[in-house]
Amino acid sequence: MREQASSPAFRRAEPDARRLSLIEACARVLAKNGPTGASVRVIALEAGVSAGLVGHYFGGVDALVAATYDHVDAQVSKALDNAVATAGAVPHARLEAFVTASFTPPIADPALLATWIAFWSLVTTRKDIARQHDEQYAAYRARLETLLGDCGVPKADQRLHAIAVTAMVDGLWLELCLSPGCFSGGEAREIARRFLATITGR
Amino acid sequence: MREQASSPAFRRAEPDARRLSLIEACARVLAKNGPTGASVRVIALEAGVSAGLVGHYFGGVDALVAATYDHVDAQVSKALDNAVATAGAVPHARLEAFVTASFTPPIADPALLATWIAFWSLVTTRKDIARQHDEQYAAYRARLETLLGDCGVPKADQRLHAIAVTAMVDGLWLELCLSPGCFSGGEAREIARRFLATITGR
DNA sequence: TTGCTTGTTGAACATTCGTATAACAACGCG
DNA sequence: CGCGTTGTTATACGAATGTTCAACAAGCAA
Repeated sequence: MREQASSPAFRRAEPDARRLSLIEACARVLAKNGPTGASVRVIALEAGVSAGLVGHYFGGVDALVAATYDHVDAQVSKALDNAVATAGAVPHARLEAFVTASFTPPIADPALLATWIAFWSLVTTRKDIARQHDEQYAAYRARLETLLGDCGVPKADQRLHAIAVTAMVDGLWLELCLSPGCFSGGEAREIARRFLATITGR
Repeated sequence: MREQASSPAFRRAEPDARRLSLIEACARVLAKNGPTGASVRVIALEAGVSAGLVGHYFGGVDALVAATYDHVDAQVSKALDNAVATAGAVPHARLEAFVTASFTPPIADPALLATWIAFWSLVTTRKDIARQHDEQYAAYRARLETLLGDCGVPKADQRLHAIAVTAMVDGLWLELCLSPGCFSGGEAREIARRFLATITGR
């Protein structure tokens, strides 16, 4: 009765693949247990690896959370790009698609909010994470400014209008995720559409 | 050499007063260390009492955080009331004061955001806290609907407009606290004023 | 097959966590 | 003044935390 020679105790993975699986596990744990329950061991268990690997690839939970935020943010950006591309060539339709996509799955998802909250909770404490937040939000606003410009919004007005639209989207998205029963994604889209109309002059 | 008879090792306090001091200590610790660093011991140390008292008056950190949110939310409501009262009797001025007060101290304060984030992080996990969140946000929107009605907004439009204004205020306030360098409180007020103008028809 | 590289494990470490509980002492009351 | 109530402390406890590191083994190269 010998051990099966073809049942390795663990699999080696490419560094990037392992990193990704840990990031995805972190996102799942954050969504399920909240920031408090996202410990190194629980995340590692969720990923099916030992706890030491988190320290090996990241070096701390904070760095893993930051990487998770970065990854999820990239996914959101991709979804927004798809929405814009699907909208066609008319500038107003592209802008509207970019904005209203935030209120449709997979972006309007309480599970995503958990990652955002965990990340926000680190902004005040850690300076490098505050910088990361500034950069990623600046990138979002920059894309919005371009879309606004394509709709004829004067250069001088783009910055403040981009800030306004971003705030509106964030506020609606936040509340939509925190208490889904208060209003619907469709109502959020309607609100956003009306607001965009007042900016682009219909 | 005897001990001074007039130096008690600790003071007894009225239950409500002790509760309040723990709540305020909790808010300070949340602002300083973030949700992760807000343990029973640290909060008790900040309040100048022993750790056991937190369990005695609340029963868990979660309940203390919920109580802290409730207390801070009440303070914010009071500040908003003051702003409205100071604005006089003209409905449009009252509405504008209510909205723009969120971008002025003491409401626009990163320290407050820490309490909000800690509370949000519990909404997904705990049902009773989700209910508390729904109630307090509903109260905010209800006040807004009244102010909108006083400005001539038709009853049928009040709900959606209140949701929109709330989202705009939350988004601006959130970003203002997260990265204060991106835009100023004055710019936030300007954005809010313009948005209110489009709703109330100038 | 043999050897080497290195991703991976598992255990040990010192802290810190939340909670429960017995002993203490402040303060009002008689 | 002494007594009793009870707010408060201090301690102890088990569980869970982050981190470290030596030993192991998977998979590639020769």
